[in-house]
Amino acid sequence: MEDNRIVAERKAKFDAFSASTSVAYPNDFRPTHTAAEVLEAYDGVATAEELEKLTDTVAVAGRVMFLRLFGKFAFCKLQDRSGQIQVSFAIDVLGEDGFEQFKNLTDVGDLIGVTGTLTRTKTGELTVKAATFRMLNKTLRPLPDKFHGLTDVEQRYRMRYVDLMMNADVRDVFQKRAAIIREMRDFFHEKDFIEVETPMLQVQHGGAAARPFKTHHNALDLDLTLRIAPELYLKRLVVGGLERVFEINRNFRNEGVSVRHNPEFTMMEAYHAHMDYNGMMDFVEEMVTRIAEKVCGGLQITYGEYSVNMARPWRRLKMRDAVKEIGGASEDNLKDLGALQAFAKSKGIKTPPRITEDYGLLLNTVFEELCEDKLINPTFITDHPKAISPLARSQDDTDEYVQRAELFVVGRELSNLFSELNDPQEQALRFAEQVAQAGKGDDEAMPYDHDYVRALEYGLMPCAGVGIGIDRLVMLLANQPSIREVILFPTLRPEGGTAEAEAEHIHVVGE
RNA sequence: GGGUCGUUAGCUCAGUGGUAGAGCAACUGGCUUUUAACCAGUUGGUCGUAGGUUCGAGCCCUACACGACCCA
Repeated sequence: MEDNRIVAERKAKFDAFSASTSVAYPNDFRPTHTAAEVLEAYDGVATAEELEKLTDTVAVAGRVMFLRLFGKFAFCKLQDRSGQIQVSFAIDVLGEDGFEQFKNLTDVGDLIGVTGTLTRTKTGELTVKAATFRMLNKTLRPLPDKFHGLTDVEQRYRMRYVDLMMNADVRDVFQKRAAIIREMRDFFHEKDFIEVETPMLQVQHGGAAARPFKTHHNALDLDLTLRIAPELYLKRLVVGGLERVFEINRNFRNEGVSVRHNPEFTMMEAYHAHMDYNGMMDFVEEMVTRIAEKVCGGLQITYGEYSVNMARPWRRLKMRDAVKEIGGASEDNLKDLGALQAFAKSKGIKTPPRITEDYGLLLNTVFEELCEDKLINPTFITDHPKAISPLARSQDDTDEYVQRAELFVVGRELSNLFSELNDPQEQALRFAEQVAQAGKGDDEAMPYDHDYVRALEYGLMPCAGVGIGIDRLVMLLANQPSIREVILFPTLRPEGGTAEAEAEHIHVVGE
């Protein structure tokens, strides 16, 4: 990989170029237009004659994506952040020396700057007629196949820079991702929220059911975990009087990787005082439909094999009712733990004893097994069992279910929202229950957070909270099948193997 | 964690136990309007890694590495 012949040839070309100039890596060329701006500015000028009469000069810069050399003439395509623009090089414009210099020096993949006037080719393509050109970076590596590009998935993720320069659809996905996050921020600001950042390094993880990463602070000699959720900190802020807060940031969960799971992923969480889970469902509908409309241009979207109607209102279905309507259970099947166990068994659902023996945990598992993947159009599943929701407010009329809703689209969980539990004594009992669950072998159970209970004792304004997985939202709206397609640098094992990478690791002296 | 598939030139890929190939890219020459430009010629290989079977392995076997997909 390091010294193949093509790289060696390019290095030799660079050396020759470097010897011919005082500054091999100049930074004084300033484009006046992006490729897209040139195309837009002269869109209305139809003919080469009209363009050449204008005598306008533009300066553009970018990467040479292809090069077609003739004896005394050449075309190339420059790619910048906005797209591509064609440039022509003619011996009667650049002069014999200038043209020879361009021809001998320039390779596909190089970064160059060009100034010139405009014309159209005989097929009508707007083209910059180069009067001058500058080599901005004489590059050392060749680009992949100009037609097939870079398709190997592993290489695309490892060398995302090459993926981005070669694949316009990949650039589009990340443009969309940025647009989605921008729209979301705008929406929150419009609703009078403030954006905050809470700790990623935590002494005690909490706020979700997941295994954390462990790390260590040397100077403090302190074991820390990377956060699995910001929830408990954000609600402390609501206690402090920041009544509408949101955070868009990374969470880390030490779990398997799959097309829907990356160890680090981006989560939006928001808390809104004086709102319950019904109001929060409205809020999420409004936010997501607005983003979808802006980014997809409409509410009828395509995801893989599915056609999804994102138009409001979205269906709201209690979890028990979903298990009946979609899972085929009768009221009788749900009447008590024994009946539910029999029903689960009849559907071939096997669970560990910890779950089998708890009505709420079992109901949730039955729902996941029988219903989740059937929920294609956006659907809120509501009124979850208390056992799986240790931070949520109970229903006012029953202690068994909580005020919670999960949003499913194309069979996947996209969002989770709650009326927040603000009874400190009840929260203390729920934490104690989590500790008991951990004792029974639930390695995703939350630890007891004494400071959080103390904060609740100061008073959490009645509020609702919501989380939306940004990566999954981008997958949906950009129609991408894998989370790795919407994360610029997904987590991968190191090239050459884990052991080799560790052997090469340089340890800092003096710690 | 289990299963299936993949890893061959810079890139995209063929190669069915018997001399490692093609297209693109690169190099040399030609060409002033190309759109995967074209024409002629040339070059380029640790066949993922390490073992094994065999007279002979890119191909068969074992282990390992990395990845993709499916399952848990």
